[in-house]
Amino acid sequence: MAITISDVAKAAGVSKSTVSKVLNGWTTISPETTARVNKVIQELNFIPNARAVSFAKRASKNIVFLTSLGKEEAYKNPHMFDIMCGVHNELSKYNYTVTLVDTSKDTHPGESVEKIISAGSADGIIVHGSALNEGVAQDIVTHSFPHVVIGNPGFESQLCWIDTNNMLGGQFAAEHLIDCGYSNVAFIGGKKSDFISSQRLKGLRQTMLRNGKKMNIDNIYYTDSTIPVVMKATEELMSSDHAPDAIVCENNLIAVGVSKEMSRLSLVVPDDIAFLTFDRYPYTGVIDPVPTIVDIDVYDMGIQAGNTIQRKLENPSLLVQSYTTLPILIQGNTTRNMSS
Amino acid sequence: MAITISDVAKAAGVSKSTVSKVLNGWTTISPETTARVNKVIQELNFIPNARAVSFAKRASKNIVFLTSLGKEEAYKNPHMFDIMCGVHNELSKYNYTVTLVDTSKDTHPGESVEKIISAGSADGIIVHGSALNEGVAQDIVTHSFPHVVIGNPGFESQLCWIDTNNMLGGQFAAEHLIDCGYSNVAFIGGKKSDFISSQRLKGLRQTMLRNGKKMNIDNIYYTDSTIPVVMKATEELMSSDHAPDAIVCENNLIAVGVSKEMSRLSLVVPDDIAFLTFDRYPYTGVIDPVPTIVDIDVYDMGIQAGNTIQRKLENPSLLVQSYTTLPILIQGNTTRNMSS
DNA sequence: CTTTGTCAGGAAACCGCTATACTATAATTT
DNA sequence: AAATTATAGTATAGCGGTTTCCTGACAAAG
Repeated sequence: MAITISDVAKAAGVSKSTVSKVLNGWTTISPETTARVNKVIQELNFIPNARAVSFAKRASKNIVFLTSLGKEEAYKNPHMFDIMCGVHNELSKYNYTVTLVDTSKDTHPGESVEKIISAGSADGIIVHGSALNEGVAQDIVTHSFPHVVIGNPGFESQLCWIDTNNMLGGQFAAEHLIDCGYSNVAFIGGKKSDFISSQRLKGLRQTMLRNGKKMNIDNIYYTDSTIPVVMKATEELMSSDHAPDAIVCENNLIAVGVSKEMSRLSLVVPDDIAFLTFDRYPYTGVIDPVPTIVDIDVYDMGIQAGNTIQRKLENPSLLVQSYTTLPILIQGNTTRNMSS
Repeated sequence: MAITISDVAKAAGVSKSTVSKVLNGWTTISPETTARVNKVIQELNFIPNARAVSFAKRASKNIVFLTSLGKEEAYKNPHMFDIMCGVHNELSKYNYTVTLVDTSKDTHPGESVEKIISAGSADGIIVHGSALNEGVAQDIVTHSFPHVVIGNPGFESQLCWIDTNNMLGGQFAAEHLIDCGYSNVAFIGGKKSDFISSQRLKGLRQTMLRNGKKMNIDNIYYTDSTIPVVMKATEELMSSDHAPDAIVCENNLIAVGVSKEMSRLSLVVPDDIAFLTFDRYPYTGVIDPVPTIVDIDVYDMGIQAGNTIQRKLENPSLLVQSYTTLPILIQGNTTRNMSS
């Protein structure tokens, strides 16, 4: 049925070995023979059987992207898809294939990282932070399986991860606001316990303090990230005697609420009050005016993750270390523009 | 190194064949032997080498999800990820693995559907409409490769596709508005040439007409889907002598613009004016008031696609046909609520 | 003129599992 | 009791490449 390496060998008058060597770029085959074999390959339109190749080479040339893939995941985790695109685009450059896996106990009881590793269905794994737990970490570490975790695991482990430096993000926010002449900065966050949130606040506070602009403890708010609640909180904040001249929103949804409240209170942004937000979700473009944001290039994080694992695979003795990437401040119209 | 089927056979005192048969649920092995072999499998924690299995079985148990995966794809195509989740979740139930592929000429020059098929790296393919072109269609048809396209291809082909019935969506919109007592309905769409857009309008117009409420041709607008432009158009529309009492927005971004203009004009929704929109993008929740929408369950479309291809694979003689799924009207606060 | 070395290519084992064909024993049937 | 038919399991030939080891031809060196 399908054409095989033997057909090519026969047609080119050489052995299977020779064809294989040509296919794999061996240098022990003369240019003439190589050309002849390649010509036959072209003519017969031969494409090696991928299953046979990965079997013989004992490598799948495949990377698993482990994540949660529930219904409306795009709404719950707006960054996931962009990360995935980055991972895929980087890995496909090196001829790796990427397959999706969801090991959440409820939806996919049979799956486990252990199984993926033992079955040899992948050469490495990229784990989205939302899919990481002690079990997964355990499996990866005990098999010392090539991996990259996207997002700081948050617990002690020998895992290799990459994440954005959220504290630095907080610092960038503070520096920008100071540069723009704001001095009384408030912070509205979602959950206090959230690691990302606390890091952002930490960077913000430290930097403000270092610049002699200590944040008022009453200007640090935590709310549900729902629009009405945020609006209420914003109103409270603005009518207090310690009303800020700038608000740092820990996430986009909070920024939407703040933005709405500003127009409800008829406050002029960025003159009466400024605000900025972290992250860029699909609906950020809907906020009016366009907000200044401390953005995370999540696509690039995907690229980095892909690249890291590829390097590790190419050179197994390579010691890969966890690291953080830099957030980027993108000037919008909700903080004064210093260049103008 | 890794433990193989021979190790299991030896430990259980049977032949490799027997182990293989136990593994594959043959009924020709006695319950006792089966139990003994399974016990050994447990004890040795044996997991069959996936590469060897797919090689021997001449099947990859893998489905390719073909799509575009550029940077910020999540913004350009908010539905993609949910579709993918549906596809994955359905297929993994049947032990298929799904791998991502992007064959766009610019980013992945080497890839082609032809290659995927000939290399046998997948047993079937699910093509997202945005990744479909004549070349892809050609490859699939000439190899009569198991496939499902998500979205009507729009050109003549023997492809099997599934899509939402957008005309029916238009009909649902019309029926809802009529039920709610609106009679002068306007439509704001993005590109006139867009197939989806035109189908929605068609369903809307026909249904209005059938109910004796012919739409005014001047109330059919096409704009760029950017907020300021939509706001301008809305203002124009509302100040004309044929001002509507309800506006149907062809997409979410247009709804955002319409919504903003309504509050700018201090019009009370849904009493002075109603509007509804098609689709539900991640930022739909940000629109205030919560809009009535004609939704497409894209996750379910993914499920359907996965299920369809699985059935085809399980029973190759099965003749699968293209079909459409039903949109769902979800009542929001931008049209009068008939139940209250 | 032998010895050694290099280069191009071939033979064959092997990767780990599946599946067909076959055998040996037990259970029916005639 | 002999013949037929199930039943339970085994032997083995692949699946389609890769890779190690080997051979033969020719060139360079001694």
